[in-house]
Amino acid sequence: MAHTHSDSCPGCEVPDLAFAAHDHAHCSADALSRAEALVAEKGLRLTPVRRRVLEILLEEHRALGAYDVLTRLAAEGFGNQPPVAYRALDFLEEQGLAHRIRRLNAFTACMHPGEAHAPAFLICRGCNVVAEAPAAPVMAALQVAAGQSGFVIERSTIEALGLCPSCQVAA
Amino acid sequence: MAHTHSDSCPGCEVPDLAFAAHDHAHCSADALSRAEALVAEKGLRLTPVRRRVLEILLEEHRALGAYDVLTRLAAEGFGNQPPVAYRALDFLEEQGLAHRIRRLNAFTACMHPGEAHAPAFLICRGCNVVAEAPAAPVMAALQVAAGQSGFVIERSTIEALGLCPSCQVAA
DNA sequence: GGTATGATTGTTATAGTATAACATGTCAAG
DNA sequence: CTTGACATGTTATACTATAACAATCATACC
Repeated sequence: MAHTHSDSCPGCEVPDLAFAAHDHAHCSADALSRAEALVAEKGLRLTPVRRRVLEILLEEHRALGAYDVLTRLAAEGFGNQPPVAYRALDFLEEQGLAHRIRRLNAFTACMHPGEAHAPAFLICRGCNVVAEAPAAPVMAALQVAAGQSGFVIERSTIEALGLCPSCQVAA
Repeated sequence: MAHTHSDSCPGCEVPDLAFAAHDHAHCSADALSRAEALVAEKGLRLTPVRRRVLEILLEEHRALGAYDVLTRLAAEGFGNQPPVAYRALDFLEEQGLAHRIRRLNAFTACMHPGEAHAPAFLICRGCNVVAEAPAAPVMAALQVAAGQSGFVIERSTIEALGLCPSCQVAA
C-alpha cells in the first residue's frame, strides 16, 4: 500500500476529495493498490477484466453506466456482451471496491477501499462528479430512526443530488 | 381532511406505521383526502388516472413497479402503454404524494403528504413492506457531511434494506 | 505430467425499466 | 364557440439487467 490513507495523500483528509483539485493519478493508483491487497488477502482474484473495470472507473470521479464500461472493455478486446461488464461490476461491488449509484443506474470506484463504510454519495448534477462523503453520522441517525420500530438495517443507500462548489459558482 | 395527523389515527404518532397493525382503510383514506386538498390548493387536477394510481399505491404499503400499476390501470379501461403509468407516477412524485424507491425500481404512496419531508425508507426484504421513517435527523447529518465541502443538496435518496420486526421473528 | 474441480469468461437470448415524439381528446377562460 | 393549455392515448424505441449454457482457465491433487 502506498500509504495508510492519512499521510502523504493531498486531500485524503478532506471528506470529499473528488470536488477539490487533487493529484488524481495518485489517488487512483492508491485505490488500485489497496484493491489488489484486499483481494489477495481474501484469496480472491483480481482478474484482467475486473482489474481493467476498476481502472476504468478510477479514471474519473464520475459514475459510469454498465454499458459505458462495456463499450470500453469491448474496444480493448474483452467480451462485448452485458454480463461481462455486470459480472465484473458486481464483483467489485461485493468486495467494496466499487459502489452502485442507484440514482444514476451507474457505478463508481470506491475511494476508500478496505475501510469499513456504508458510504454516502454527493452527486453533482452540474459536472456529474460523484464524491463519497463521511457517512458514519448519517448512518447513526438512520439506525436510530430504524431502531424506533425494531427494523434491522442490512444495507443502505444514501445519495444526495445537488451542486458542487464549482458548479454553484458557474450557475 | 379527516384529521390533523396527530389525533385519532392509531399509529400516526408511531414513526413507521407500516410495520405495525393498524387501520389501513383509515390511513389510506386519510392520505387520499389530504392529497385531494393539496392538489386543489395548488390549482392542479387529480384526474381519474392520477387518482386511481394513488389509490392503487395506497392499497398496500409495498412499492409497486410502474408496470404493475399499468397492468391494473389497463384492466380498468385506462391506457395500457407505459407512459400512462409513468406520467401519473411522475405527477404524484412531483406533488409529494408518492415516492420512488430506487432500490426497487418502484413507487409507493406517501403516508404523510403535505408535511415537508425528505423521507427515509425502510424496506423489508422479508415481506416487502416499505415504511417511511422520520428522516429529519438523517437529513441533518447528511447536510453536515455535504456542507463540509460546500456541496448544496437539492434532493436526496435515503433507503435502508433489512428486516422488519415480524420478519426477524420468522427468520 | 495428467486430470478432476471449481471459478471465470464468453455468448445467446430475453426480461424488465423508462422515455421520446406525436396524435387525440378534454376543459376552462375569454 | 374558439382558443390555448393541459392531459391522455399510442407507437416506437432506448436503456438497464439477468438467465442459461458453453468454453476456457487456474489450481490442487494424484
